Amino acid sequence: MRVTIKEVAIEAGVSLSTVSRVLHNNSKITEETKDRVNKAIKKLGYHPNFIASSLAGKPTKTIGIVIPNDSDELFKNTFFINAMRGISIYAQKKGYFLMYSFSKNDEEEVRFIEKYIRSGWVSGIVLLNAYENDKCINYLKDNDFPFVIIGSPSESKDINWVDNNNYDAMAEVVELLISKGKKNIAFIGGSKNLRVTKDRFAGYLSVLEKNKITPQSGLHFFRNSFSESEGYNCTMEIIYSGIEFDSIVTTDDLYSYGALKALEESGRKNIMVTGFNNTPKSSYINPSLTTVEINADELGENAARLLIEHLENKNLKPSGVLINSNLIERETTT
Amino acid sequence: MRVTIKEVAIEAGVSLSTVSRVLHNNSKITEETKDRVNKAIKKLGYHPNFIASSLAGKPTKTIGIVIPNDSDELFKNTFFINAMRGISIYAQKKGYFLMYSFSKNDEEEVRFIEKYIRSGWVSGIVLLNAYENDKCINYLKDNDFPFVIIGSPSESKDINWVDNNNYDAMAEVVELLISKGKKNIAFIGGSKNLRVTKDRFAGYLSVLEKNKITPQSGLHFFRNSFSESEGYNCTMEIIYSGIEFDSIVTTDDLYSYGALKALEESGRKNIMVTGFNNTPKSSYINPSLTTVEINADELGENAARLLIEHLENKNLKPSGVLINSNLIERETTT
DNA sequence: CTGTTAGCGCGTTCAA
DNA sequence: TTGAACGCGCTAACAG
Repeated sequence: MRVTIKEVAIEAGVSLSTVSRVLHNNSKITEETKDRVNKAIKKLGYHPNFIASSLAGKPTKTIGIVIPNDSDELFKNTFFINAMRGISIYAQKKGYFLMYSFSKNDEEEVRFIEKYIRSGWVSGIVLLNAYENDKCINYLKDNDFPFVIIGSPSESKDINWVDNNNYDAMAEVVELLISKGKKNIAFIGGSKNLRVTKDRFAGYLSVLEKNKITPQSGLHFFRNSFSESEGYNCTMEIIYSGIEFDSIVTTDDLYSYGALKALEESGRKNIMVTGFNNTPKSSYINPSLTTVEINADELGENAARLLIEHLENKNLKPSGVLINSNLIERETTT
Repeated sequence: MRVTIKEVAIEAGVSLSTVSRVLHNNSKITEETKDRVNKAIKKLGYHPNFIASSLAGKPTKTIGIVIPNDSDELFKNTFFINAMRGISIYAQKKGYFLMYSFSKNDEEEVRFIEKYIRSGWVSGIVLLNAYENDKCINYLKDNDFPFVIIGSPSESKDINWVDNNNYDAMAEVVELLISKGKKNIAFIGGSKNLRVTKDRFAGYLSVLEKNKITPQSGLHFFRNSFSESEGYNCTMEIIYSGIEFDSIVTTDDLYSYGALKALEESGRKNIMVTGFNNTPKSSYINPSLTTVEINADELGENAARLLIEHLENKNLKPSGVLINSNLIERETTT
């Protein structure tokens, strides 16, 4: 049987509550009795039982992480494991436990959240959503349960979120191209409904404007899925259209791989290409791809920070955090 | 406030214990009262409180996963995230919760295990060890706490483990080379103290023997660290030694990358090379690398199965499970 | 400053 | 077959 607070009390010759007080250094206690209690704790090797502590009203100090089981995303990059590690770095420092669950789809995702909440285990939740998932957010808001989302919520007010600074990141990419003398820059992105696409496109436009370059809608592509073939098709479209272009930025490395393929097949030279996400492949291909590194670690760490801060200070207002990413220059922009 | 068992009891007009019995369909209960209770549960939207349930003596149905924060390993492949997903697939099916923690080093690893056990949260632990970590194993055994290890424990008896079938995997690789007419096959592996190295080397030897090929110790290399440069150095050594060789097998893709580099620099042609672990780079390089895919998902799933089976049946004997891997043939063996 | 006491929500005796 | 009562280990009033 494990050592309980009671045995410590007896050993130290004090009452249960005194021991509890020493444990939480709540009210003032004589140094002397505090010493006696601490000695007893050491001697008996006492460790508090979190379960009992939680039952008695203390927060569980446990955070649940909900991961979408989108295999594509999962295999292609190390985003999730890095985000999870980021979360763990902050949470463990603060003495929090972490729970996780993979969910096959939206529905299951909500079910797990429900289970986390209902069971009483967790006191806060981190949503690790690649895209939007309003079902989860709504459920959490309806239940007034503390949570933070990594990614771009469609409605960012009244919720805690952490996201990349997509606007600035794309602006930096475009500025690089312009500094290299490029002017006719094509843009290939995901669905315009995604906030991440909107933000990156806005960053793109802002730099064009700053440099007095008129955006040409014929060079703008928004696709509903992320794939090499979409990138290939878009690039071919540009080429066939005859619109002049000297470079291509995309919101995902996958598009860029397709674009590079199209450029090679059609014999187009000197077209600079950039990607996004720094997928493993980007550094191995030839030419290697200039892309943007998402700081998943930092995203996770800040998500944990935000959540825990709100857990420990209930009347904090929800807030959002933008994390900067790193532009990685490689051969496709030389 | 959440709905408690008490409110259900009142609603159904029965006692607390009756509700509890219905929940666990323990002893016999009249269909009629069972119905009444179930209706009350539905009506009130009752969900059991796991915390209270655990305090009262039920198992927590929670598994702790300890992940080494070896950044090298973490970044280079998707092993961990896949193993974690594998674990989740089985555990979630069985209604278990999962906790995880990253640890910087052995010492911290033991500390987390200690915390998991002492806090009372978890009822079993999965060790996700890249290599051996006897400290953790010893601690767990000393405390007689249920656990399973993914990887190769140095002492496999009396503990639950899940590992790749390294012997067979390497045998398959060597057989492939022999089927391609290769005879003088070099072996580059990690430390001979590692069981994984021993097993793979044994698989290698077995096939040579089967094919009446005399192993040449001049072609066998065991290095203490996994890196491209080690692979490069070993290969150069072979070349300088003048010993005839027509192919190289390694126990890690990293060695193979170094080997390929050495072969190219020294202008050696027609040397087949194979790796291990199917790192992302292996499919992108030119020529692409023939390697062995570790089924991390399956490792995780079986680890969870083993642990949960032992959790639910205390007098089960510890056992080990070997998971088969897949040989991926690519250009370096054509 | 410290002890006493009453729960937290549930499982499990022991009687009935 | 069901109910009453106690306890799991701890926290938080309320006294003193």
